[in-house]
Amino acid sequence: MMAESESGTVDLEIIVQGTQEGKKQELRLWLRMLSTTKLISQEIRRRLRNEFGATLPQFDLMAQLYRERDGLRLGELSKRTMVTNGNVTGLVERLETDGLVLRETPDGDRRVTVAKLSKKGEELFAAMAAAHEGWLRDMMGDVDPAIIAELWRDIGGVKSSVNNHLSGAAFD
Amino acid sequence: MMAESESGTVDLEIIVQGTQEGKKQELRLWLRMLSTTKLISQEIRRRLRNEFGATLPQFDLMAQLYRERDGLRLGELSKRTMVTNGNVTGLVERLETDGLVLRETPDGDRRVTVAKLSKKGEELFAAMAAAHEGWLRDMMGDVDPAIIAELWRDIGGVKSSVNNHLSGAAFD
DNA sequence: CGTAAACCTTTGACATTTGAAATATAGCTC
DNA sequence: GAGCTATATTTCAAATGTCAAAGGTTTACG
Repeated sequence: MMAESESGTVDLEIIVQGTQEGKKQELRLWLRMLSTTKLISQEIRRRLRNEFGATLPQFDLMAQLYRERDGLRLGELSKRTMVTNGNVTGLVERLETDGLVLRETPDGDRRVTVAKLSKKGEELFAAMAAAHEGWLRDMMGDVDPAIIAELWRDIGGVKSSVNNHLSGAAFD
Repeated sequence: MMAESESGTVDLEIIVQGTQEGKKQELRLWLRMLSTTKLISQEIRRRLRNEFGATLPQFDLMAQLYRERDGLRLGELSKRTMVTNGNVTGLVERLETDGLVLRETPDGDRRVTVAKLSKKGEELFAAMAAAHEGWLRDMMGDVDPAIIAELWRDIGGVKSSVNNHLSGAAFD
């Protein structure tokens, strides 16, 4: 065990704990990922609310629609936001009430509902997105860019591993 | 049967990014952290429900109480689980109804409510915790232990940075 | 002592979330 | 076309989540 790391330097604390409770490394990492993600989410939620009167799920949903100006079917929205179908229904409903999103049913298939941003929705999202990006740069301001890139790669590895070990049906 | 109502396991970032060089590293990292965390959370939630009939928030709350056998005040529980006070009230209420948690008010300060695990709660949590740890080891099974340790450290750095740039107030 | 400030929890309104069942439509097969 | 199956969305109940305001309880101070 204890494979060689490319960076070569391993923290003493890690080695010590590795001998006694190395099997809890994954749990420890998970707890830290979870708390960090919660922390950032809450900060973003707070700022979205204070500065734009929007919620985080609404922002996430609008982000997808902003990238697909022709709109998206609700099922597709559900997959991209990792939110259940039933949830998407309600989110789009409220966004439509606020005049940010439009719904329409294409002629070809009447089962389908396509959601797209309204003019007002596009304008609001553009402003939110710019601010959002700035908040993240600010929050991660103390982290070395090289570390950020490294984290991005390595978390990608974690994600792949998880995808390969799902109990439910896995894609891709 | 097998009603299909899942949100499906589809990638969220491939859609959202376009290999910007340099400028949006933080945003890119954030999106990957978020989608990975969501993925793992959903898997854990699914297994907790299938194998133990419990929810993830309940598991999180019980985890805190398991570490403090004398119990915790609701406000302290709120901080540790990163959940609002009002939410903790309801969670503890439901857990008490299920006989997993006990509530009591200390003599010294009648403003306070202390929650602690019941015998039944301790036993259930012990079983869940063991399984939970195994799930994580399994899900991260393809990741080099050195990378796991490295991620733990570097995400700690991200967390510190975020904590230093909060608009409101929060701690580690 | 009395009152204001601080503290802890609960409550209430509302949004989000899940999981399952219900609707509705489309496509296929015979 | 009748019947079956697959697809797409909605609906429903219950739980979780936020935030703000309201309730009690201490504590501090004049």
